[in-house]
Amino acid sequence: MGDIVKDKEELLKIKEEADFLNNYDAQEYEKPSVATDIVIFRMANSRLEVLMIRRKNPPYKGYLAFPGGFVGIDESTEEAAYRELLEETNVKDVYLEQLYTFSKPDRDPRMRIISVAYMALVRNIDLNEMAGDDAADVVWLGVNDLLRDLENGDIDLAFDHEIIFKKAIERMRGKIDYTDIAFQLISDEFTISELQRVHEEVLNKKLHSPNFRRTVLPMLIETDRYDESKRARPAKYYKRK
Amino acid sequence: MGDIVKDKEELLKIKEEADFLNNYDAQEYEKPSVATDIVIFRMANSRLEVLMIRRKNPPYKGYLAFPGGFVGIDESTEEAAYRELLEETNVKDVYLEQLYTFSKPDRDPRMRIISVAYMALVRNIDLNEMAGDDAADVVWLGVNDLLRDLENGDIDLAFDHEIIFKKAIERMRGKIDYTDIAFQLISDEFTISELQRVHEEVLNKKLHSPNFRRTVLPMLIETDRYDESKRARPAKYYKRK
DNA sequence: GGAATAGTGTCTGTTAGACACTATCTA
DNA sequence: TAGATAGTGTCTAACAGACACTATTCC
Repeated sequence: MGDIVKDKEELLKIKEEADFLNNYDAQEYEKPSVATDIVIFRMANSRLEVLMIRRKNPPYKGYLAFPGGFVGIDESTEEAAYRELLEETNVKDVYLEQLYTFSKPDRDPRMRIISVAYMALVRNIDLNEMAGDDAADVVWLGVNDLLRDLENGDIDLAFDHEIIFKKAIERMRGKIDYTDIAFQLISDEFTISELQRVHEEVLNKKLHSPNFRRTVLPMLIETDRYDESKRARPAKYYKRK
Repeated sequence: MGDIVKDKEELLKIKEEADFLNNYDAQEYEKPSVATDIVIFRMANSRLEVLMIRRKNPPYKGYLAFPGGFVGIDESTEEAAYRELLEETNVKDVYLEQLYTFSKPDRDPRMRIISVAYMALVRNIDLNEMAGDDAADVVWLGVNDLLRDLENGDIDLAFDHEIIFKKAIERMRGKIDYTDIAFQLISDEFTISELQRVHEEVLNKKLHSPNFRRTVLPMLIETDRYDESKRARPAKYYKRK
């Protein structure tokens, strides 16, 4: 750790190389392509789900991959991700967050592609059947099922998408306690149990409801509506403060 | 929030555009250039400092910028950042962390450049005069001085580098309490006051030393060495556990 | 001794986890 | 009535901030 480069020859070589790259006219040299991949989450079927696409062509034909596409010359990566999201889910105004940029030269066997990965959180209620009905290859997977299958080696994802997925999960788990991302996955009005389900799915563990209630209550406002599913005592609906 | 696209015409147009971008042969179309910018921190002169370069050429001639360079066609962005770091500081085996990718089409007035920003933490003891002595345009700025000047509008950085800097600060502040980044800025053996200075500089606030001591002590091992600066009671040197 | 920095011990208010209990609905 | 989910109250252990105090050095 912290070794100083002592070999002057080596250093000079490095410097020359660097100066060359810094001063060249970038237009003249070969460039990597830039794409985005997007990890889209929703809450549905009382679990956290992620959208994936079964690939119809090589490479990784038949494997699952996150939706993605190239970044146009006049758009930001955010715009490209947003475009992709609109195409797959048909939903606007969703939570979109940059995750990480993946750049290993051999990550795509076809050519050099640098991918800027994003994560999106959509409300299931905003999704309709239009999205994906021309694409039988679109799948919503249970996040914790997928995590288990990856852990057991029962499934492989295309490209480096397993690493992208792990980054997304890590980000979700890291932020759910002290940001408002949980609210991005449910309706404007919700019961505390619904909110708790989101946390439980993200963290993949059961929470004690009295304690959960106590910690989230300061961020909520009561409504005068009650749940009407008629299964047991009706839960009150709340809104974000 | 959460509006569903109702205009079918609009949707079709979006789909066509997306399919086009997804299916084209990327090699045939114009691509953005990809570069890295790197925010290098050190502890020196009992403050946290950041390395910047005074630009000798337009655009932003005379402005301060972070060192950076293009990503080669056969290297990852990490490798490019590492190369840049080696060129500027002459130090190997440092802490290097990806920050964020900046991609607004007009962020560089010359051409379309997407920048993958990195943050590096180096030990001042590993730096020698060789780095930068052919470059009078290399400056080590006090981080909190720079933050103040930016806040007051007394200084402008080149390109979008103010945003890059803010990202780096945010990351440092967010991680210093629960990761080991503070140790990356000081020697293997250090006094608790030294460690405390790092925290104080990153957070830009004074900490109470008895409480600080208590919280870091479980992560440390005593050595049998003492500080010899002869200013007051000698402090014990510690190592990371 | 006084100034300066290192280091110890203690009090207090906040918070998270565990858990016992009550409330209100369906069937 | 039992079963299920909603919701309340309380105990405790861990922890962070504040602070009073002691220890060791230089001048």
